[in-house]
Amino acid sequence: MPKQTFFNLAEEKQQRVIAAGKKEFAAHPYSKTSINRIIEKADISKGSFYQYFDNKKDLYKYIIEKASEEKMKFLNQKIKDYRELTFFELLRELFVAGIQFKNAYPEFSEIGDRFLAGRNEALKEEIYSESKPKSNEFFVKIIREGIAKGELDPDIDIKFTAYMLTDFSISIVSYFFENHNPEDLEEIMNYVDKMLYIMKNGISRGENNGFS
Amino acid sequence: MPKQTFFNLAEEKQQRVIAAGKKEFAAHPYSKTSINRIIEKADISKGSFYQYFDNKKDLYKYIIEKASEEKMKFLNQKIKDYRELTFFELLRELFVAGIQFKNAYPEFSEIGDRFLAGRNEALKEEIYSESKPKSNEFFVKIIREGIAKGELDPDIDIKFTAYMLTDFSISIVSYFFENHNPEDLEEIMNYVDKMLYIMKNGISRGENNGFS
DNA sequence: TTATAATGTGACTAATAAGTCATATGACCT
DNA sequence: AGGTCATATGACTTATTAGTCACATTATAA
Repeated sequence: MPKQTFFNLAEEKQQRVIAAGKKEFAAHPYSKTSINRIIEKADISKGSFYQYFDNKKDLYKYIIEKASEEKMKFLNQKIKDYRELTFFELLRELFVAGIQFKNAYPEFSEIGDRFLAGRNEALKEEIYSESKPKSNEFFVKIIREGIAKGELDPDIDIKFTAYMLTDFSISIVSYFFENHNPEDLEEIMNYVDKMLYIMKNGISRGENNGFS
Repeated sequence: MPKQTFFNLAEEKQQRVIAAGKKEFAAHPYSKTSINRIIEKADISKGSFYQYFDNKKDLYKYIIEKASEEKMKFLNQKIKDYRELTFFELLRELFVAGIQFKNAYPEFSEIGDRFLAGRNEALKEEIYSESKPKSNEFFVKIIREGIAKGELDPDIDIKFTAYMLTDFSISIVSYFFENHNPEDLEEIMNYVDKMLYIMKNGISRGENNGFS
């Protein structure tokens, strides 16, 4: 957590520091980010930085937290009537919203992706344990409900499927941004539906295709 | 590519350098690896290092190449009668072999995972373009054959499915190593089958379950 | 106005990094 | 023995890093 000193600062100055941090953490892997560059960008002195934060990790954790909050806010906004959707409708909304979030908040999104893709397990554990959400648990919840409602195959392994979906929700967005124009909403929908088709029916040839 | 000087060295000395490099690249993200540590571990001087390699990337690329070769060799050994297997049998073999490779060559495996999970697209592109394989293309090939043989749903998007499987082949191994005992072959098979079940049939409740 | 507290500052230290270079060693050939 | 060439060396340079600290400035309160 930033020190009280930081929160006493004028809003504008806080924003300058956060903006500089966001830019830095979005541009480099964590281990290569530099406090020197951040203070230069934010136009504050080295001494000030250490009066606001314990160290680099302190700022990083704060920004990750903000990114996570922002994404939650965004998703809640996009997916209002969540209880009324079927599992696959909800999944579809989540993927689409994920792509839109990346468009709307590219820096936060990049930071989040870097964090999740990172292999510093100790750091991840530390940050996870201080904030609750874990998209994994969210998927576990909606899968349970999907099974209860009879929409999902009760034979699937819930924890594993949740892991798979978490992984996918990142992977599909990356795939899209690598291979297609992220502005094109129609194309987004097209790909999300392809992905849902596979999640729903699998890839085996069977007589199970054709029902939405 | 290492310089000729390196290949002129006694085999034992080459191995010492490679071993030190493997250890370093397995232990840290690329940007944090240190030539200083490598030469210390390998017990060679700084000057010698630069007589063997242009720079850190030169050694890194060489080691990535070796890891990739080693994995290919391993897979070819494990999966001999590849043409005679059905698509899902082959997929199963690939996942199991992937987990076994991680057990047998933990350092190479770690380096490979770090490389694939890395977000340095320029570096990846550079290394990819110099070696052909790309597991992605392999999946495209076996998916095409699976469709041709009538085993796979011809309506799936081939490129996207290949991307999905590539992603999965990494993800499932990570999941396994995070959550289970990687020595336990029975448990491995159990999880691989769960994953295949989902890939095959999807997660939707339907009348399509129950046939292997 | 004066005293106290909060905030700001950047030169400095101690590590560490990548890369260079003049010099040294030793093997092989004439 | 003398000469040539590949290999080996580590001190040195330049750049960058995280973090500290004595001091300066500004704001608040008495």
